[in-house]
Amino acid sequence: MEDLTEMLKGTLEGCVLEIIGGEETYGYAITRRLNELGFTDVVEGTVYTILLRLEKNGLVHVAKRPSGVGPPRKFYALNDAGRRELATFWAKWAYVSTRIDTLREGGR
Amino acid sequence: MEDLTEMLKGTLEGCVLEIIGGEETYGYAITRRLNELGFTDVVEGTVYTILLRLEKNGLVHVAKRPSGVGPPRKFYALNDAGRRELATFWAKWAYVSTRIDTLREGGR
DNA sequence: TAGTGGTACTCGGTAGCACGGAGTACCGGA
DNA sequence: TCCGGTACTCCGTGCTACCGAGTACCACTA
Repeated sequence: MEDLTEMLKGTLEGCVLEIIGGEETYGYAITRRLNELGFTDVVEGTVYTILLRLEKNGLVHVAKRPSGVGPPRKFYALNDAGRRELATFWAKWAYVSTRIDTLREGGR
Repeated sequence: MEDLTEMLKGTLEGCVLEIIGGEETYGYAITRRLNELGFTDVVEGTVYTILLRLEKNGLVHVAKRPSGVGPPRKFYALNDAGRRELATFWAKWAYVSTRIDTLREGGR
């Protein structure tokens, strides 16, 4: 599936929040996870910009730890604000996706 | 539901395509339809920019007709390219929405 | 020991999209 | 004659994903 970038606007950040919410993890691993999930074209640069934004907006807790197989990793975990943001993301997603499915089925 | 604008990026255009695909219609009516559907904050300016883009990209056929209750209306209908675009939109939507639902359910 | 490849993060710039606001214009009714 | 509803246009803004180049750590190997 090619060129999903416009459709991912506004949802990719939520996906990253969800992944971080599941377990404390770092940028490179998040990128791999998204690629496995089917978002094959998401590259590291994109994920890092999202992570820096989350950090700037105070939604995550950050801890730098040595890796053993490369440069140190920055591990991200959700804080309370991040969990709230994740909840509103899923609420918005449910709202939007149900309306769009309604539209596809010709409903009103 | 407030501030869905980021999540609508890339999908709102598809919604407009779907509405036009259902029946020949015009900008003001499309806005009302979207508002009824639940996208209450979508305003006319947004819909008109999408319609001009569709026209510029050669996805629609346009016909101006007098209204009787106001200025003349520009009626939009999908052409073959528009129908193809609509089909790829739904394919992308199915792809993205299923992956995101998978993510929410903690799947891999 | 120099080189390669995988891991890991940073930064500056770009393009696309939804949105806001101001402006224009047509029409009917108070 | 003004007001409100209908209907479209245009210009600028902010947010987002993306791209590319750069830096740097580590293990393995020729």
